[in-house]
Amino acid sequence: MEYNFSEIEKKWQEQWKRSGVYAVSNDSDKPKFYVLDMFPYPSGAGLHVGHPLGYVASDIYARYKRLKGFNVLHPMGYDAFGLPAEQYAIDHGIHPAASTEANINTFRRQMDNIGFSYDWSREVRTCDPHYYKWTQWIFLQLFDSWFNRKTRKAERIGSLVSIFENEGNASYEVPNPKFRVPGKNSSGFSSQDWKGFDEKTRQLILMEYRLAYLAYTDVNWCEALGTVLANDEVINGVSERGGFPVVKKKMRQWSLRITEYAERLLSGLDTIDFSDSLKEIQRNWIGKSLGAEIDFPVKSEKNIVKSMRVFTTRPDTIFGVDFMVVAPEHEMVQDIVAAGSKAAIEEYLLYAQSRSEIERMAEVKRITGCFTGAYAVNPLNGREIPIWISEYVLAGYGTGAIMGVPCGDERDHKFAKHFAIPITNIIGEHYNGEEANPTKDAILQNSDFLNGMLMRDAIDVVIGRVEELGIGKRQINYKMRDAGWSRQRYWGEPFPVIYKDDVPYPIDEKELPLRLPPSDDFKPSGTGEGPLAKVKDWVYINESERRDTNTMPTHAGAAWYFLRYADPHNDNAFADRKALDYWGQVDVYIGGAEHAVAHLLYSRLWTKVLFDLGYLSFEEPFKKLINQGKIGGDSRLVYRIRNTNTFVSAGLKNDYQTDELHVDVTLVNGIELDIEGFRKWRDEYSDAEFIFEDGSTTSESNGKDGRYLCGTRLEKMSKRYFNVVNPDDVVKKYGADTFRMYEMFLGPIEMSKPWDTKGIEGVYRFIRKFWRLFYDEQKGKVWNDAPATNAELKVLNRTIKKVEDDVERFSFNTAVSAFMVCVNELTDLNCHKRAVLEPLLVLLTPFAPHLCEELWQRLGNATTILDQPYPRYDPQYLVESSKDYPVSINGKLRTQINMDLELSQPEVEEIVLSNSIVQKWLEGKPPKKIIYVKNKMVNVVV
RNA sequence: GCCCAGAUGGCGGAAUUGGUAGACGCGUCAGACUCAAAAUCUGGUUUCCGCAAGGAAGUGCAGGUUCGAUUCCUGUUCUGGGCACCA
Repeated sequence: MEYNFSEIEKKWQEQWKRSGVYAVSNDSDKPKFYVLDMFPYPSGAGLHVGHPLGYVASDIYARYKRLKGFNVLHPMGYDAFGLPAEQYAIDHGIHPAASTEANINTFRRQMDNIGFSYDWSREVRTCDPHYYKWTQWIFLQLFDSWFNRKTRKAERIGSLVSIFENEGNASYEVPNPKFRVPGKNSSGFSSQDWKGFDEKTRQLILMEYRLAYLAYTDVNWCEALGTVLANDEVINGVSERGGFPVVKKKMRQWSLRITEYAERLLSGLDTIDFSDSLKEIQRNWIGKSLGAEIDFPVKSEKNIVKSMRVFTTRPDTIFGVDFMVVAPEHEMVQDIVAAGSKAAIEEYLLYAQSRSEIERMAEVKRITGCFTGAYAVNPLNGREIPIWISEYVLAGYGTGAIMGVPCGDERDHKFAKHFAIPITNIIGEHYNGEEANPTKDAILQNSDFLNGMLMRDAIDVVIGRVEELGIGKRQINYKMRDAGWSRQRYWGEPFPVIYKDDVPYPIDEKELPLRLPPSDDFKPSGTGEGPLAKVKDWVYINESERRDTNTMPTHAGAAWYFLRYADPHNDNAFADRKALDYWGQVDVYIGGAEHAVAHLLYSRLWTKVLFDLGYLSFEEPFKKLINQGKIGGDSRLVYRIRNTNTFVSAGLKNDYQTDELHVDVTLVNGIELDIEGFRKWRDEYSDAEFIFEDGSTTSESNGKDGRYLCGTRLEKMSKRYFNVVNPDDVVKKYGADTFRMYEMFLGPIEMSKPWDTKGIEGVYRFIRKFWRLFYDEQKGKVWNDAPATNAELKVLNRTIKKVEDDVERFSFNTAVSAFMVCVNELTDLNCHKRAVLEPLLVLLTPFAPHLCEELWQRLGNATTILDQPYPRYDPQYLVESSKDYPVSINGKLRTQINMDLELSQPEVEEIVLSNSIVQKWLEGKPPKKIIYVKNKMVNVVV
């Protein structure tokens, strides 16, 4: 009876589909468990073997938890809006809806091949109007909310309106002012003022507070893609997708006020189980810095500006300030420029404007700047210092102005050296005159009342003094910016608003979803408007009302999909509250680290806002996150002698001048090239000649086979390197169960590793060896009902414990190893007993579900194995550790040494001695002192 | 430049709390079966010395703590990832 995986797997996949065994109920007495994969973007290329790595891991864990008696939610869906489908449409004229649908079908077929236990009845697609109805709805909740800094949570905009009506905005400052109230030179207004404002002014003011808001902002404009990109979609000044240049451009864009949540996003990290490196990435992105804002009085010719405010994290260095630098875009620049410096400043401003993002990034170390002719006064010692402008100060961070302390800050130091500004030393010998020293551990000198104080202690002293004098305050800044939320794209969620008199108003909830209008013209307009601008009868509702021509970024649909799975078909709410409360947080979330910043932060933000508004009972979406590593490609290379069609084996390639070419990995067995396959691969190679590793050649070998060896290289799995391994092929050759186990066996789930097809044979052998515990090729059925021996029970129980421990800590590779050890040992013991095999089947089910179902049925069980209780191990079979130390039990040395050691502590059962100690003992030097630890281990002092 | 993670046989990787380093698998070598090959099975496989029993060295490098260190500490090199004028 042979192991016929294709028959078995087909049978059970059909059976599972027919009976719907993986559908899960929202109503159960069992405890819940929520295991989630990051849903895929259904790209045209289909899955390669790297994609299912996380899916296999989550499937094993979900199945394991199910055996453990949990009601497990394990859904899957598609992140189906997005750029590539639209780009594909532009290039090939196929509508994104059609190509997305086709891609989804491919993905689904590939996933079904692998035997996942998803509850497909809960599938979501972000491009489905029934789904994006609620994406739009949540967007409107953000639009209708503001962040109350006093309660530190989102509240309805209505509550802000009543505050304005009663007391103006005196105690609720504008979070990030972009707009000035008419007739006011500060943003403050009274309740009287508010009542006097017209509708449009009121709306503009409220816009300054809304969590989803419109703003004229510098955006990353990518001409080639015809769209705006988020900061995380721009890498080194070019677009992440396509590598096109990106420039700054002012546009009216939707933004999410994520900066208001910076502190909660930061502190929330302490409550969730993400890897340290991932938390670190998020912390860096949020970029919290503690410091102070300090006003410096200004002396300028025009005398318009009374003072300028700087932000510093090092107020302790205030007596080391030698100059001030403001950003070229700083709004006060024109007001302080002296007549004599005007021309030079104008020239510098033009230069700064002309600099593209790429240039600035590429020339980070270049020092530029221009003196304004104005002076600032150090508020603590009255010293006059020059005010410069320079592009190294950013308008968007802090106050857009800094105090220059050359002896303590590297950039300030270079600036001072470059422009020959005299440097004040406040840290004595810690400053060598050559480079700045940013230490906080020096004793201050030349620093007035701070002299003799440790710098890190002086920080608070200066902040205290500044606050006392009313010229500044303690301040926290964040690097993180608000998230740009508009894309000039077709294939995304339309914004559910209508503009009247240029003010956006939410459309009525009853009119949701605002459907994407059909269109066949996806090319960007090039003007900054989205392709939707061309659907004129959709955009212009009437003379005074129009729609937004942008769509939301892909992140929108992905920012809340994990909530939808709780209740995916609900048309009256994004999900029923009872279902949301039942399923709660995602217990385990598995996905790639490439989503560390954007997706995870937006998901956390949306969850927090929905929590604040009372729609959820938890504010962190993901309790635990596992980042699966990438599977790299293991490329194969051949070496063609230049200008010939002769290929030389890898070992001899240095004897010739060769060109290195990638060869399809399917044409290579290990590193040995299939010569005939290669010749057939491409016409140009049909008459290729070869020089083999032993120096013989195709022409002289006369059918005697020399070996042509390929070079190897680890790189990204990609079509252009011909190193893509399709899971379908692997499943076809070895079966889904082998594929699943091998993916896990490759190494730790978090680690990136190359795919090595050769190694799968080992797992395949294991699976067949496991099968042979039940069936013999000649004898047929070999399993029996004899009682198990102690030795067999020991093997079984050790395996139960080991696998359970390993799965709990997501160490699937060692769990697979444990199975291999177990099967090897049972084979050695010639054990085919039901009493051992049955529990083992249950144990193996999460890893190899098809095989285990089949054998379970063949053992005569009428029920499915999927809901069997997970076997419990009996500790009595584990007493003797699997490690055999040169050890003693019950106080007697169990070595061959003829020597007695009566232990004085009778409760000690086991002592552990290192080899060297035993050796010394043998040489007649017994231990002097014995240290008892945990009643078990004994440390010995020789 | 700054931050984070890592470095173990020919290869992927084990070693869970400081306790026999190299589990498990690949590869390879030898053997069995076979006319032969494939498949399968058995045994060996860190390095060096030795016929063997056995001995010595050994977890990137240099130190340290400890009876004992892949594991903890200090310094250093390299690799991978993140951030990059954020004051």
